[in-house]
Amino acid sequence: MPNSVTICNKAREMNVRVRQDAIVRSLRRNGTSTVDALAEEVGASRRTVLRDIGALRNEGYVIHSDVGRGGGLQLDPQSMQTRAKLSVPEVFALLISVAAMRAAGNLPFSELADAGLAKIEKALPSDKVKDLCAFLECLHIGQLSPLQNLSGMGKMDPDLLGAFEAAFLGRHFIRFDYRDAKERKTERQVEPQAMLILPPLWYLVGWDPARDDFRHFRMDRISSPEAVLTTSFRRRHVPFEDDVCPYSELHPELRSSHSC
Amino acid sequence: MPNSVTICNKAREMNVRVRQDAIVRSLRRNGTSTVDALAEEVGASRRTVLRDIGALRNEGYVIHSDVGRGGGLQLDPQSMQTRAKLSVPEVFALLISVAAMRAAGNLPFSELADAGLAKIEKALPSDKVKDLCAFLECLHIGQLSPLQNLSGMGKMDPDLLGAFEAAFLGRHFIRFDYRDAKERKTERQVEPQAMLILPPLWYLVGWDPARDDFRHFRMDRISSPEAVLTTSFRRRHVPFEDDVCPYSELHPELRSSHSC
DNA sequence: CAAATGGTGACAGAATTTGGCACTACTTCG
DNA sequence: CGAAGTAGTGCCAAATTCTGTCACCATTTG
Repeated sequence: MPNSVTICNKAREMNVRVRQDAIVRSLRRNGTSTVDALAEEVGASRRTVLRDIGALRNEGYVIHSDVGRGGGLQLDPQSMQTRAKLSVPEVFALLISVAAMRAAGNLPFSELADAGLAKIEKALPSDKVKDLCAFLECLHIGQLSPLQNLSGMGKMDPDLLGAFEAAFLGRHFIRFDYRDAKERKTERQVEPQAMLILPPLWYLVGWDPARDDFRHFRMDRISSPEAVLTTSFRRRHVPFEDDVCPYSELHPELRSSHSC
Repeated sequence: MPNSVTICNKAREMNVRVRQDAIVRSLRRNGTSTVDALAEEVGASRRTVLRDIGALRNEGYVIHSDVGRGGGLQLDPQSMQTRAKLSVPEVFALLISVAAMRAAGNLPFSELADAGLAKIEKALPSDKVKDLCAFLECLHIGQLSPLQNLSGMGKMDPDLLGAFEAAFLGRHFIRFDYRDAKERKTERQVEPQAMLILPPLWYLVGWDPARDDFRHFRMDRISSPEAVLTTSFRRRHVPFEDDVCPYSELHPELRSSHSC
């Protein structure tokens, strides 16, 4: 009771966070406002509002102020921010999505999207950032060929991303059922070495120990994926064609935004 | 000084937030840990750590616990979350990016990406959500034709998104320089009515008052865009082809996730 | 100059957080 | 079974932080 109820009450009543949000909303709505007007609106003292303004500025909000008669506070609309809590798989999904679209060549506003993603990355715990880098190293992008069958990509198994993450990062095998172009079904167990995007088709490049060679698997033909613990896993040099390059090379800014 | 210094000190020293982050990091690193070990590590009392654990659970972290000898706390790795502060244009860019990729048909993990976006949307101030809905209403997606020239899309003007947002939401004209297929340059001033994606090409559909008709503009041929105040703006029914449908119709879940 | 406005410093009282203690419930080990 | 180790709860006083009040400064406008 004391834990949960305290927190609930806090959220309902006049929390610091709630008050600051109210200030931001008011500034957004009215365009410009004075400290005293804000104080009355949120039901706090002038001093407290000024303290909150300072805190908001520290958090990155850009609040212009004019002193003197006719002056007031004004929130820069571009500095409006939102706090979102994302799980790690969601971040991975967003990152891969944007990467894939850049690969397909039709990504406008990519600078903004990347800026957003970089912020999300920075908010990740540092160990997860390392994982993310390792994952991006495995992501390779090929050239879009106009001659390809563009409608051929089906739906992927929703469990695939989780299995990938576990397999790539934890150096596990990945086991799955595969349905090839001739509808033959086999069960595979490979070491995942890279992810390859040849728009609009996605492939898993894996080392198949049973066949002692690399194999490409179209992701939409994979079902029931599963990460399997292994001890013998090692990174191998994947022999890509000349027109395929790693995503991290195409867009180095993602890697330079953090330490690894 | 008191404002900024107080806040800085708080961030440096043992804030509630800092302590809870430390707990999460420790659990993540050690895999499993007891309350007492955590208390010693973060320099707080056992009681406080337990309160923090409760708060973290309230925030959505999944923390398993085993009682009895050999028990302890364990953080579910899938529940790791990141707090990112995104500006509104960044959210727009991410949303449009994912929308476009779904349109192109090669979006794996779209459920996860959407879940992430929905969370971001929920964190937006409510007035911005309304704007976002209005914007998505204007976004239309066409069928990908294999016969199209797929390498034709150039780079868009980075100011375009900002001008769009202002124009769509504030019901402004949008003014820009346009370079048509025959390299003729004209200056246009239109009421933006829709955004159309025929992968990989993007178009602005505008009502041109000077010509009293709709016009399509390829976005990569627009330069120096600018929102211009107007009083006569009104929404018009854009006569799309049969194979074009609004994005909000294709993916209604984005709209049902909030109130508007 | 007077009025209006943003901004700072200091301090006492209000509110919240923290620590300590006693206690319960459960599990494992001997 | 009993002892020990563990998560979890309730309560209260102490510590800490937040808030309001007041005095004051700097700048701009009329």
